[in-house]
Amino acid sequence: MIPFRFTFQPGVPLYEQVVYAAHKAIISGQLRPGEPFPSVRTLSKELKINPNTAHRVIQHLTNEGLVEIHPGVGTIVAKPPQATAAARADLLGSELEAVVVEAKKLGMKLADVMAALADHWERLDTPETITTEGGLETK
Amino acid sequence: MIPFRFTFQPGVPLYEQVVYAAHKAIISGQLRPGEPFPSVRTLSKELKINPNTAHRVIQHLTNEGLVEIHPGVGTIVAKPPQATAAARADLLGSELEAVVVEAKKLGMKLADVMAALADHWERLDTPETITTEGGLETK
Amino acid sequence: MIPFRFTFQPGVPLYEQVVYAAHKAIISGQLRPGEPFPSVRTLSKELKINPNTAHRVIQHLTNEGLVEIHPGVGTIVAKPPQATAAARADLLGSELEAVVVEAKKLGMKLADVMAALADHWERLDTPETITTEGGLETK
Amino acid sequence: MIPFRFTFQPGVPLYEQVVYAAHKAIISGQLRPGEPFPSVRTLSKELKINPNTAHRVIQHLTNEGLVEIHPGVGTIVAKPPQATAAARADLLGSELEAVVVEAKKLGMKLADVMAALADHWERLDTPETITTEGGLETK
DNA sequence: GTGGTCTAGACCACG
DNA sequence: GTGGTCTAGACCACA
Repeated sequence: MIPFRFTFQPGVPLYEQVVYAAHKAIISGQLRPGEPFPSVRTLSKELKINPNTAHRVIQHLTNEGLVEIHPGVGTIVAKPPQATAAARADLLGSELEAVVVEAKKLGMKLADVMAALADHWERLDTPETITTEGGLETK
Repeated sequence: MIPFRFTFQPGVPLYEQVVYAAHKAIISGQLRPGEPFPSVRTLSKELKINPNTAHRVIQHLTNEGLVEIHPGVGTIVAKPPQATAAARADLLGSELEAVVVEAKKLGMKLADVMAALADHWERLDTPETITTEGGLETK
Repeated sequence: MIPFRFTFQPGVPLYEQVVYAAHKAIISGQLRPGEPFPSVRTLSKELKINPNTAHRVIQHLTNEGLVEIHPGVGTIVAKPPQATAAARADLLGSELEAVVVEAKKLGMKLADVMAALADHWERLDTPETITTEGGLETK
Repeated sequence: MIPFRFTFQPGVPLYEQVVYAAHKAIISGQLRPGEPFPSVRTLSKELKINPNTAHRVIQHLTNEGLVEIHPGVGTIVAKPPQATAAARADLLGSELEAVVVEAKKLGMKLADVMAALADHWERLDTPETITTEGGLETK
């Protein structure tokens, strides 16, 4: 059995949703560095998606450096390289801005957002609570 | 002159970028509730975008409740409806989760993310600093 | 008509060969920054390859930053961002090493290789001489 | 002990990486013509690779003329056949072209590339500096 | 068994 | 018209 599921969300590319579910599985520790990542064919069967779509998922994860392909053997979860503090803040920038825009649109206060942030932070540390639903904006 | 600009970002639909710029203009106070919102024709000319695209922008903003169409009068910025605390946290959920996933992928600590969040929060209160770049995830 | 051709070379992925031919067309000035890049359907017809394969070519060029996609409009050649001197030497490293290994295997002297290098350098400045054949190692 | 190592590089076939490491060992003088080349069994054990993979390595090296199989005796490093000047430049052509394309993409000048080339040239003369990393393009 | 490539054809979103 | 996604199925290289 593969360590993540997802519930299809129309309007968002299928492969993106799977990529995102894999992200969550990795950062929450359900898939640890060095462990094998589900094969294209396994993903395809378990998630009932076309092998080509499953292949695309693995390609994306490879490009992001989250998994490593060992030709003829399979795919394994990579150990994340440490980014510099500056690079981190930068990469997170656009997503944080989106949160601020949305929060202000809802009339929230900074303290409210921080509380909600802390809440989500802990939720992703305890794999049992991961629902693999939300997280991808529908647009 | 319309109170927001944007610098084209390849790979992201034009209308999305304009909608996002309008969001920022509204939540930062550059466009206040009750004020007229630029017409399709104006948007099209000022931003040098296709009228179809400008039309789609206003449609999206209308659907989100950010502007209201008053037939014969024009389009005006709406007063933001106040949501309940629970509804707010829920609406913001998926975006917050995305931030947490990205931050953990980068090996950041909760305190780091909160500091960056506070930083972005203030930046969107002072319209002069708004650059209208970033904020839309390129993927 | 599209500004580059290629002669199929078995053993090397088709899309890689096209990507490489596009590279050469761009760095030699046959395709200049800001100009439209051939569309998926055009590539597909002119080069007699499947649209999916043509699509993959454009995706690769996008990831490398050589072209930019304007949704609904088309693809254009991007202006190359300047890399730092250190990054340059680094990126070129593995390919230079391969040249050295091959040259030494052939018993060549450094001066010979430099002469050949200068020769190829000029050849890629004069578009008429571009054959779009070699350049991709067959392995 | 065999005179070359390699550090696995994800995405590149194992046998290719070993073949390349052997190339470097030979052209740098760590393995000299006439000396015995490690057997399939030795390669397999020392490098912890599948015997099938080790076999493929030797096959490739044989096809390239870098080693010779003497039945009953074993495999030895061959004397490199001397090619004509014209043939050399031709054989090296595609790899040189790749270097030029990459360098121009990076906005480098011919002098820069030549300096970097000379640097790599010397590095492969002094076996101590050989790291067996890089050199195989990952793509 | 693993992933990688290529073809074929359908449907959708964008401007 | 543009590119993007998804399915379907064939064939190949690697270990």
